[in-house]
Amino acid sequence: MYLRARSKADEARKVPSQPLPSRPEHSSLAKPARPSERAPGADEEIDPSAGIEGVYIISVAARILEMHPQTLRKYEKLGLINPGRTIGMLRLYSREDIRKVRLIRRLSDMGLNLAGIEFALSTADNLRLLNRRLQALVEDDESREAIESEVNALLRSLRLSAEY
Amino acid sequence: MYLRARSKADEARKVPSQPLPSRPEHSSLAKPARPSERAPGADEEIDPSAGIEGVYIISVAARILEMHPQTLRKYEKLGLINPGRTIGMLRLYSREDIRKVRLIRRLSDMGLNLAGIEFALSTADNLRLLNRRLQALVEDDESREAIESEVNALLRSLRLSAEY
DNA sequence: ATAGAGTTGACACGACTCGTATCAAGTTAT
DNA sequence: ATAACTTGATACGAGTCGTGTCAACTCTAT
Repeated sequence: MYLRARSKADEARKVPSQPLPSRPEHSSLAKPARPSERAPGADEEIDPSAGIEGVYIISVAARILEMHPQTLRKYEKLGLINPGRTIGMLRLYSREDIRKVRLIRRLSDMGLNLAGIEFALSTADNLRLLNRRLQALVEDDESREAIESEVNALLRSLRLSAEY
Repeated sequence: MYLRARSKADEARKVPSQPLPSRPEHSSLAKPARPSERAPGADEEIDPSAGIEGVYIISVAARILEMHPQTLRKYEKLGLINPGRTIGMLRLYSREDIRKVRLIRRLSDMGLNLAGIEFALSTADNLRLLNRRLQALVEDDESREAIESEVNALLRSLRLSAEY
């Protein structure tokens, strides 16, 4: 289990190693959001009605994603993901975090190294922003729909849409 | 001289190693476009009036770009660039080829591996295409200019514009 | 035609990247 | 208390990529 292998490069990368919240020595004991170790059938939709999204500790997230926990920690250290934390500094992965990791893995499978993945994620964000800006620019509703459609087509062609 | 060092990954890359035109054994002797070894002051504009663009053999291109010739050959093998050829199979680098290599190097300096660079180049192409499609969609001239401006801003923010 | 400079693709090496394994120390649940 | 987990740090192996070298070939100049 846990098979993969890829690449990256620093040098000109701005803030590659982000400061990563230091763990409080002898943490203030407390349980903020008990993850309660819920490991569903490896991956399913949950309570689509309410806004109650699942939140997982790293071992569960790693099992869902079939990835090594250490890999998830590295992704965070490099700023690719930013899961929440309990007061005890345990990482908490939301469904969106999980989705983002899936996108990262898809890009990794395409051969991109982590710098390239950072670039791609930024591209996706910027394209979504572009769409919003263009929507604000154009009056005609039909044109707006067409624009949205074009941008989405581009996102799809770059394999940056859907799951994420 | 010739300092650099970066990364890549195949696996899921489609046609990473393109067939690369096989050299004709004992080539049909001929001189199609004599490059004439013109090595200007390392880099300048030439004859902007006519469409006469400079064309360089690999040693000259490498000197202009301050890169190892072998690196240029690898870029071609991986499909990142596609310089012309003499009948004798010598590579001929146009000004546009040179510009493209400069963009590749800029992306490489950002830490992207070659798969990521391929992704980025494709992104740039697709964004230019998107702009053209959107231009065709919108009637209002003012909106069209605004759209072009937005797309160009995105290209710049991704460091995919200008020089290339 | 013949010599010499420059080209071709192929291969190998070293520096770097990145997923994984392991560790001591700290946290949490039973 | 104690067992099972987490934390970050470190190390290793496999892969990437720029560079160096090679024999064979092309081109220019004599």
